[in-house]
Amino acid sequence: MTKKNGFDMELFFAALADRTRLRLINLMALDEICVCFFVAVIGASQPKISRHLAYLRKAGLVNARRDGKWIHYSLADPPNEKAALVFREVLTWLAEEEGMKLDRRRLAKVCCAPQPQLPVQLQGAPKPATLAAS
Amino acid sequence: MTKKNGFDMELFFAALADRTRLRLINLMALDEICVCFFVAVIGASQPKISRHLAYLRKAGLVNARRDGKWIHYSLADPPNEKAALVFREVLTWLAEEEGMKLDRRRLAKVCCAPQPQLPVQLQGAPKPATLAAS
DNA sequence: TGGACATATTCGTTAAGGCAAATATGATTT
DNA sequence: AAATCATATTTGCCTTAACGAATATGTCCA
Repeated sequence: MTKKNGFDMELFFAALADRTRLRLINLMALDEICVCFFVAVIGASQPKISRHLAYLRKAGLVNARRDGKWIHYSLADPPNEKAALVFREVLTWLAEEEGMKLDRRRLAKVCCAPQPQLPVQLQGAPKPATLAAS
Repeated sequence: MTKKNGFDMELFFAALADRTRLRLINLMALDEICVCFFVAVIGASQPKISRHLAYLRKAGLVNARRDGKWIHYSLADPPNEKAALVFREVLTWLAEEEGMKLDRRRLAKVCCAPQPQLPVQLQGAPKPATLAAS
């Protein structure tokens, strides 16, 4: 996560150089998100999601917060001021990309559906605060 | 360089995820630069520099211009507006990093030295316009 | 035309990182 | 304590991309 002087730029950009990780970052842009929602929205295996979250942790781009059985991930601001600037630009970039918008809609859909209609693995899962309709 | 829709974000960030390539980008920030100066300033082998320049070309981040025996590289603006914004932020980030400042000083030194003091391989090489003191 | 020079590409090897499948950990529930 | 659930890590395989060394290409000059 860090290097001799201050900040590992290469690791920072490497963390951004993967579609799955960009999708994860995009989904966290507005709120912290529970891992099970990443799995549901992105449609990849749980270990795959977990591995990519581990990479983002290593790069210092996300924080993890345990909440009982669940773990919520949120974006961290990079400790380097310029990195934080770039990171914010990247977020607005993602926000306008079509595939990313689709992911956000999928997340909203899954979060606003009434409990009984949710896939079994998501019933009882803690929804992101900004989307917790039911 | 491109993808189905418009722009390959992963390739863009992968191109930035390497120290040598960041150093090349930094050296081109102010002016187009001839390959031989990259080799002299960075101190890596010519094939290594050439390989990394090829990667930057593939990612659409640089243009190459032939000039007799020499080839000058310059930064391209990415065709995607948001990518261009991020790219400019990255350039200002590089400009304040210590290692990158050192490279710029090395470039200036090599360009301002009188011809006879230059290493043999650089005598006669076309200097970047903004630094062409002699 | 035949060097000599600047740059690019190829080859063989090695390390990093992607994936799926299997397994481990940590927390909750019964 | 055992079963269950959410998440993380390990393993083995494959691809990408790093490197140095060698070689190819393209341009100029004699």
